[in-house]
Amino acid sequence: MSKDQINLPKTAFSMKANLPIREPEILEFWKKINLYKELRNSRKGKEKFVLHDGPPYANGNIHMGTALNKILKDIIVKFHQMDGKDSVYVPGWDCHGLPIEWKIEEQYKKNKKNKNEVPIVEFRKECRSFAEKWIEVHKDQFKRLGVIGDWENYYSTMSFEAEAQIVRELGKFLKEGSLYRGFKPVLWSTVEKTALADAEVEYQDHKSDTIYVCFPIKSSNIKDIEDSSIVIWTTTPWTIPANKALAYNENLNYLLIEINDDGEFKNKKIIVAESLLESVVKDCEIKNYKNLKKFKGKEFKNTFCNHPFLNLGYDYDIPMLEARFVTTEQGTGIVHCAPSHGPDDFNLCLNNGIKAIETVDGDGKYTKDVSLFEGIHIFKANPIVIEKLREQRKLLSNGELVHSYPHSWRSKAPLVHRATPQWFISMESHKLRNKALKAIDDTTFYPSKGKERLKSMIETRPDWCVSRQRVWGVPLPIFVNKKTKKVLVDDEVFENIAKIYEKEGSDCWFSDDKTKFLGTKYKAEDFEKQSDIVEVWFDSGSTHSFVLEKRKDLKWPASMYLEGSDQHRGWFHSSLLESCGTRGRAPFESILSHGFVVDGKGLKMSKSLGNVIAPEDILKKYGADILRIWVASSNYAEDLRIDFSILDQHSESYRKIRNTFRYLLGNLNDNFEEINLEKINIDKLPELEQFMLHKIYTINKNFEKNFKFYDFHNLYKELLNFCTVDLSSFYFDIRKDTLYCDNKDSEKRKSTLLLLNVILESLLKWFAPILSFTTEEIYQLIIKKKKSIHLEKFLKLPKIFENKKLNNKWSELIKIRNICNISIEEKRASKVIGSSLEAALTIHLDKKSLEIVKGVDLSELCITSSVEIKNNSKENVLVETNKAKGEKCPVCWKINIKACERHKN
RNA sequence: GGGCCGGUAGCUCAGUUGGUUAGAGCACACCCUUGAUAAGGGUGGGGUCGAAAGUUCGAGUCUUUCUCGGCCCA
Repeated sequence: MSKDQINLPKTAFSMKANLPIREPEILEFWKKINLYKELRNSRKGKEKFVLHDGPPYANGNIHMGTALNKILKDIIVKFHQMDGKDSVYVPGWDCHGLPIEWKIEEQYKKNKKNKNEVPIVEFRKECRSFAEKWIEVHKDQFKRLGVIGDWENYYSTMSFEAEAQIVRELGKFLKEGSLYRGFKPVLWSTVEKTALADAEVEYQDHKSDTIYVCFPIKSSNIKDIEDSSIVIWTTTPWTIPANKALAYNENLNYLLIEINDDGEFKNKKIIVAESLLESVVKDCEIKNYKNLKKFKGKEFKNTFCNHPFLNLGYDYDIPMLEARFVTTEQGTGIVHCAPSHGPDDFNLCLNNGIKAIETVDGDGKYTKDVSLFEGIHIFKANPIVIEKLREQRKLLSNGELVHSYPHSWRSKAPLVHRATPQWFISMESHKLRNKALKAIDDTTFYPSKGKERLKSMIETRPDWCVSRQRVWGVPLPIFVNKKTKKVLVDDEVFENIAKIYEKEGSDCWFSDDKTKFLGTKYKAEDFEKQSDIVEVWFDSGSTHSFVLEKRKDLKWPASMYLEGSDQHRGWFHSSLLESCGTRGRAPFESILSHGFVVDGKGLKMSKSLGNVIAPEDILKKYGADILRIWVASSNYAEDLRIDFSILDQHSESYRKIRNTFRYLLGNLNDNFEEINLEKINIDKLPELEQFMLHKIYTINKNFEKNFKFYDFHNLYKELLNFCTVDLSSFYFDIRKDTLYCDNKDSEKRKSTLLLLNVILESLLKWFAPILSFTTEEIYQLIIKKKKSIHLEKFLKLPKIFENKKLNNKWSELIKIRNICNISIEEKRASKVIGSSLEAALTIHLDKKSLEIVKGVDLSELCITSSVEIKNNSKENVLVETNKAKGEKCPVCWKINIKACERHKN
């Protein structure tokens, strides 16, 4: 009988979310209504927010890092959209480059096909279709995460427009003169026959041959050392034939010693750094020796040595050069320099007029410029070098050393430094470094520490090597005059090439005649066409030019670039340099960088540790909204931990949020009514409702502040706390009585419903950018028009909601309520009462508290059957709990001596 | 090996210019409720703030060293 008299909640919104099933249905809905197009239409002409997508590499399934990145981007894009802006998101892919080339080569190897027999154009077509395949896979995986963007009109670095624009961009550097041809040692893989990008290098332990070598002194200002030898130590014996100099540090002390051991080196005089003498003596097993002289490094000035292979035809002077990079960590304190095989060596020699030459070819074999060794592979040369040194009595000692050494990330083969002709963009010639540093200052970084990180890299980086000796990429649009060796710089030619690429792509560079590109202005036979391609960082560094600038729906510069913190050296870096070089400023207004996904213990995910979690696993088990909560609640400024126990906790929070919505919907019977907030007659509302409006206002203010600083983990936390603390355990608990047991025409009940409507709308909109699927599910339930929650705008809450005085009062009341709860709990523990409605409270209050409590129904606040207030000046609040006496009203379950006032019948 | 960043309850996070007994939510334990019910409410336990030393009347907060982890570089 009593059930008919009360208004129990009723809703179609199920308690169980079933996200893995329901989310794909919502994706279908978004597709059906063409949500992305609707989003654009809804904000036509509004201020644009453009988050320019850093292109992931179109290769392999997405991992947690990619998922984090895309979700974070999507959350931000949605926030700005709901903030009223035209928040455009165009996803893109990075397509050229070694990893894809390598995949195709692997396939060739499997099928016993020889790459060299396949025409380049055909090979490139296979690379292209490989990338196309993965773009489609990625697309579906990203969409499944709830990421909304222009998936139909994505950009890619291999599109014809992109390839054309990359040519134009390079043309700008060529024209300016900052792109130059250099001859430099670069890290080279003799297996892949290519120079490697920084990102393609990994360090692994490697066993090297070590040698102590004597360089006889030819002439010196220090007369005492003229009949002695400089000793060097190296882990790359094969570079000895390329030696051109020796380096010392002028601040070190050096010793001249005489070996007294019997044997071939008896009475030989050698020179090493003082602080390294002990280790040299030990390594070379020198038992007896005599110190002859000690002197400062700076005295080495103008000393020349002979090459250890002097008698084998290496008849040239080896100067001793001062260098800061010489340290006493290892070796002898004097460093052997082969300008073709080390960046330090190269720079030092260059500054002293010694040029690098091509000593080793692409396969790793010595060239004709290295006598005695021509045609020998450098990885087979060590024993020969060692043998010849021994023959020449220049080998003091040799051994082996396991140390960290650069390897190719693909083939795992050890790399070498090899001087090759390369194309560089100068950091200095046109003040690129200065421009970039200035641009960093003009950029906002989230978190702010990113600024210093990028800055310190730009400050110290060398010139940018933009050429690669590969085929899957944009060909360098460079012609060199055969006679003058000058680079052809002509806008007409660049534009001609670009136009051709726009029509048919860049494959033709490798197949078609030079005339096609040069036009009629030049004689094709006068020029040599370069066969290098542009390194991929230049591709992706140019996306701003062929995406942001070219598309009418976007803007340049972008509002934001958002990537993992490793991209300070990657995309942030290359985009900054490219744009500063061509346009004088950064292509972004702000940079947001996030940390890396690590496991629950903070360790990085790796197959060997077995702690890898794939996004797919999470989607199957929890759903995208749980993953999105994980993103929103984690502090992206640091590394982000994830494991199944962490996700379990977030899905508990999700249930709390879901049930908060369910309570709202249930009591509204799924009949949401949009309230005109400006027209609420606040004074007519009960104080509790006024207090809740104040709460909503405050939460919203913090929400706006947190959004402004992209501080999502605090934003989410406050929303979650609002659901649990303010709503579930406070407001909802108290108002159940009114909602269930009041008459439908009761003013108090109507006020409560008004609040429920306001709360529902607020929560829906606050959560929409994060819980994209769940908020849509609710929105579809309560809004009959077939529109999406994501087309909505955030609420503007009227200032009159704010009531600090009332807030102070109710904060005090909540304190009293908490004290009452402790008292009630005591009686519950001793089994005097069960539910709080069985309690009758007597609350003793001092004068100040009495004032606060005036006019407030404390039994309603504490959800008890009665409260008696007594004046007690000793303690400010003292609560006594007794079992309530009387009859339990069958409707509202309150216990009263008299009949229930509300439910007399 | 070098540079940068970080380590606060089991988990996710707060913690203002150094100032009482370091907070919140979740999780956990116990209890209540059975009209939000594979829900809801109440109470409670839990931290030498990565370690050590130093500066200070006073350090989670400042300094140094160490340690663990991450990114970048060699």
